[in-house]
Amino acid sequence: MKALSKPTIYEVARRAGVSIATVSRALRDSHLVTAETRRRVQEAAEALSFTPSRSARSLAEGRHAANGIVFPHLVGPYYAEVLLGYEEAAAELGRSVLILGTEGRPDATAQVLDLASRVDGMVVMGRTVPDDVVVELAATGLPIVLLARDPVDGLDTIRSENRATARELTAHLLGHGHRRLAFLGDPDASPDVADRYAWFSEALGRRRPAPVRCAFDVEAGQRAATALLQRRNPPEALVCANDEIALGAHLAAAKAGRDVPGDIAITGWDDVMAARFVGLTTVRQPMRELGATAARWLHDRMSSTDPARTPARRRVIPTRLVIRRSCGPDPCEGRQVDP
Amino acid sequence: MKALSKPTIYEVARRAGVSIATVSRALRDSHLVTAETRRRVQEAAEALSFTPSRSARSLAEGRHAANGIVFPHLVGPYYAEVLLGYEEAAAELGRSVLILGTEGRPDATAQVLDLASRVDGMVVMGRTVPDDVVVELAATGLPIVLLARDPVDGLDTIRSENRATARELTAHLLGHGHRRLAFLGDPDASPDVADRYAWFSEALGRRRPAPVRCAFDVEAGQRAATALLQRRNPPEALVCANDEIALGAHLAAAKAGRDVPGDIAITGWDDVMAARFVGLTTVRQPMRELGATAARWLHDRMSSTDPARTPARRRVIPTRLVIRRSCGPDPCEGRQVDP
DNA sequence: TTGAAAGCGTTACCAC
DNA sequence: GTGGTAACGCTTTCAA
Repeated sequence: MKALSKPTIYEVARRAGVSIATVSRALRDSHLVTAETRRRVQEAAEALSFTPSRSARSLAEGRHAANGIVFPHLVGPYYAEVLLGYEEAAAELGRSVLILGTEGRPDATAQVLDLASRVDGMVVMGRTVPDDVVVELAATGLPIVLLARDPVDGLDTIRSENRATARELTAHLLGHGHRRLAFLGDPDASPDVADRYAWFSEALGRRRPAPVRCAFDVEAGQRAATALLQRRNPPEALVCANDEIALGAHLAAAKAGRDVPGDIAITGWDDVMAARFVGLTTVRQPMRELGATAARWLHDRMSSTDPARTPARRRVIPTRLVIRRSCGPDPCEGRQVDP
Repeated sequence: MKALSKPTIYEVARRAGVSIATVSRALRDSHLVTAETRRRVQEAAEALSFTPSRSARSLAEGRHAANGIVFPHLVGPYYAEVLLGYEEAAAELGRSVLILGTEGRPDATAQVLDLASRVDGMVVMGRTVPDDVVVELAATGLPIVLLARDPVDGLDTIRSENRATARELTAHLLGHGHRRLAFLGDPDASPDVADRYAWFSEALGRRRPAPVRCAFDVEAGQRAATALLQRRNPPEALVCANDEIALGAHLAAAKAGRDVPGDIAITGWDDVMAARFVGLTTVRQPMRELGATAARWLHDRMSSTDPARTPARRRVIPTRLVIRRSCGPDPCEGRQVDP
């Protein structure tokens, strides 16, 4: 009724007729207590519905038992999926998860610093904070894992494979006879996109078109594609940096009366749910796995006796080209991959 | 180089030639310090790159400056969007966000209790933990906001409107001449779905079909729909509890050679991105807004002098029926709502 | 305006 | 095994 102020370990101790040291031990069953004593303590704790103060505990132990993750934004399925994989794996390892989105936050660095003071380690994704912030944090001794982001000396990095699939994708389009290819999306917006564009244009050889920069949502993709389609000599294929842009391009094509893939081929990246229903050729990324791996690596570093001395790991998670009907009239390589 | 153990307020104090009390004050610019003193302190703090220990601070202040949110799972766009709205609003209010997914966690209650010890307030969504856990927590004095979940005495609740749109949706289908309607999804899985089914069957009048229970993903929807379509007398319309099920139903119809909406009408709920591209009639929920509102209400409660004495608030956030082509040959009411 | 010192609620070391 | 008691690093009276 009036139990508004939480009971402390002292109340429990008094009620059980032991010292606070014993209560502490009994409750975290270090086996240094009699079964009988433990029973009494547990009973008392139960009766008072005692819960140890997390901050006192953290202060005394010098750790938080929590992980952080920093991502640009949560819009679109990509980051949500990564986050899901991360949270699941982290929880399994007994760690709480703090999240921080930096999109549109002028004080991103300050927020990341604050986050750092609340966790025992964190994952930093793509375009969120500059490298020097990461480096400074790492110098503190805070375990950090980089995700979908350019490597930094001494830090673990997990990325998804972009080169092979970008080449494969480009080759596939060229194989369909498409010659004028355009790339939609902003390579400066994320390291992944920079990669995709780089390998795409490398695969294209001499004629490297400048990227058609646009934001990563359906509307932006639609606008960009609309503009392209109005040119005198429109591209024959739109290679979009993510599925949302590609979906926007589909909309633009439909509105312009162009057939996909008859008049124009379109490809995306990520394989979000909608891609399957639109028949969009895209690249499947194991987003859950990215997140889960990050959580496990972080855990490894945090439990390692001397984190700084463990050599940095790098992992490139393989992706897969998913051919559907949007890329060409005749899916010659690979089959429809609807299921 | 060797700054592995973080500097404390004592180091800063010594370096600045003041007491720790002054450092504390200067750093949180309580105006009780000379400009000159503050400068010296800030300089020292900067030089040592001092960051106050979060746990010590929390212990001393008796608060965490953090919010929690408990959701079932993150798969599918629904919860991710809610989370996004929540995180954005919370960050704006200067609070960190801890997340906890309970899906498939046998010890959900224990985890929620742990979460509770790390935050100053939390949002509890749908089917995560039983009411008595919530009640017990609330009795502690912990501010709680319920989201997409049945109300509990004395607690703020935010839900999205289901009745009006369920009726409207059902009426619309009936208006198209459909008579045998089936409901796909499990009303026991979430309070929202329970509502949707209840109002759907109420709108149907005497002939209330039992729900066709299935999980909330594409595959489950496809299986369930496939089974229905194989009946001698298959339904004329499938009212699906969410868009993923409806998308699965689309797949099933296609595979069975049935035309949508010619042979069978299909509707969903949530208006996920794919819905728009499939032309799925559905109900749009303001998921971001749900999350943002929850964050703000929680903040209100936490900053209120006497949280317990403020009367509980209830809000039902309006939703909107989005008519597309999957529900009937002739969208008579409303127009295509593609944009 | 500043400093000394008393908490905040644990954990963990050191005696007994 | 158990109890006393230093930490842990900060905030916040209370005096000066």
